[in-house]
Amino acid sequence: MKEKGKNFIEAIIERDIAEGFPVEDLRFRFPPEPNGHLHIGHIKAIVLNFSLGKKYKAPVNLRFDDTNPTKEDARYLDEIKKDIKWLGYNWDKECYASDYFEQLYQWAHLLIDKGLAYVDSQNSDQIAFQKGSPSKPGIESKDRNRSIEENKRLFTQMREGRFRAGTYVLRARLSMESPNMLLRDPIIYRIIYSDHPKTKDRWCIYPMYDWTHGQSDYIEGISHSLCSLEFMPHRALYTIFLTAILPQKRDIPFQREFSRLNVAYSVTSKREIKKLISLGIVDGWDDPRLHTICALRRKGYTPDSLKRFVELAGVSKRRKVIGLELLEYCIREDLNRCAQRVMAVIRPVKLRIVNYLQNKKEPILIEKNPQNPNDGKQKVNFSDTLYIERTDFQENPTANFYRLSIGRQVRLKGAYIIKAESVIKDRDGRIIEIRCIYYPDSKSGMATDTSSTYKVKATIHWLSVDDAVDAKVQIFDRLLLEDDLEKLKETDFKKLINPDSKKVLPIKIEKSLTSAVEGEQFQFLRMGYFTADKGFSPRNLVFNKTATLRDSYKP
RNA sequence: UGGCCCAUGGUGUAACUGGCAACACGUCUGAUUUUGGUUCAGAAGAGUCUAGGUUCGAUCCCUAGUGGGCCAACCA
Repeated sequence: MKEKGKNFIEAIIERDIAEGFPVEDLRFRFPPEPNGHLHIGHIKAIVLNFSLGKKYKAPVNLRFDDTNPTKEDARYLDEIKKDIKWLGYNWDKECYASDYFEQLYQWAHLLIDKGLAYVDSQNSDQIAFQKGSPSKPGIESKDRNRSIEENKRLFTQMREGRFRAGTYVLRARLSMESPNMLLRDPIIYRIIYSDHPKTKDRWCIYPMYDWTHGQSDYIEGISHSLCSLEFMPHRALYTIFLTAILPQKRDIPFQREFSRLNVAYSVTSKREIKKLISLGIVDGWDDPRLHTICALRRKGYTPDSLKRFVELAGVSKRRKVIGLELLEYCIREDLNRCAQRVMAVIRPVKLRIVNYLQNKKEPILIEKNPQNPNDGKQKVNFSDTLYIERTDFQENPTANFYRLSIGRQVRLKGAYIIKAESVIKDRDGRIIEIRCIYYPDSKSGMATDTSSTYKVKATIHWLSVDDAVDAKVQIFDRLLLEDDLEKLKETDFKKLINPDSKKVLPIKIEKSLTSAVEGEQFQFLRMGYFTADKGFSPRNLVFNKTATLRDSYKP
């Protein structure tokens, strides 16, 4: 059978293998910078690398790209590891670019020896100015032809901490005319006096990304270095540096780029997320309106649903935005399979059954999950006074509405068929109680063939008032009004925030739900999937809405 | 005015070394259903950015154009 859906990265690897690359030498890595939490875009890179690892039985390293101590923080290290583990992946080695600082430093000396690097004493503005523009060649630095001896002396002194930050940088001596701006003598070392999470104060010069990544891949024996499209222009540097420092051209890993996952109405830039947090627009990195891994987890997305999403989204080099529907589909698919059904009423209105015995409690059995009959049934008490959804009753029903209304009947899930007779309203005309009668012979599961007699078009869920417990539900909507964050200037930032992105509603839940635990997931019958929020306890009954059910009812 | 990358139904991806476009989501029917859910059956919807070229034949190869993206941080 022809293998379908193979993405272009896999195709490249297959081709390499076919051309003689030993399968056992395959090795991948996921290289996050510890400067924030992982988000949905990273999931793509994680899944891509780890599933390649799984497919070819190749190790996958976790490597922290920790070359900039001013932006990074040790606390993100654990968060990142936690998120990857939560997704269900185990890395082979836990590596740090900082482990290679000494080697990188030695290689830099080698580069100087080869006349391919020099110490520049100009400031950042001068260097930037001299770069020119894509269509205009740059100007060579006055220090470009410094002697090798002097370069080595200065570079050594940089490392020894003899200079203030910003006074010197080490630059690769490549080409000031290259159409690839990155090749116009890129800076590869800068002076930073800032404690590093791992190396503390041992270093005051730090290598730049381009001087670090390829070499790190090489040290770890990575065969295929996968990164997102924006690194494409860096590929030239990746190869140039590696060929410059290595004795022979064998075993050089290579970089391949794929398009990052852009999700509609989603903020994934760490900078923007930090801004949202500092402005108080969201509550933190795990605010369920965000698409960080911790936020998705808190909202109730499962690892399987997320992996499936990435898988369905595919891998390509096109820069496109994928809609939220697919994500929703994936979580519904997963939760439909495993979430227990419970009855909860989000917008309660009282319903009284006038011909049902007062104070009577009648146990009713309801399937925990119709997808898995083996899960068994749960017991709920039926009585004469219930809560139902306000939206399940219409005084003047529209044509396509077939739930409850005066003179009409519906089935109460798992119990009896009722007929609405009248409503009681408050002074403002708002319905406070719906009065019904029930048909004793219509009980769910009864042998009597009453279904045709009563002609019911809908089944609604309910909760006995006496058994209902007050709880809260948090309902989220898209955070952004505008799909394209880039379109708006900073000053307009607040204008693109959806003011109704979060609603907290008081709801009624079954008593049994009070013993749920944080992260436990349910289907509130007919209402959607909900997840017990972090900090959930009998004294803090808060659920997050994970996803809505599909609904073909169009009001 | 430079270089590189991309261009397929509404959306995201497929189509082996060229053989008249497939899958998923979404949409719409119908059946089943004690969730307007699930499941099942089916439908609509693109002639592959444009113009040339090569070829018996092009989504695929070539050229030019158009549109979009990336690159000029002591960020990664």
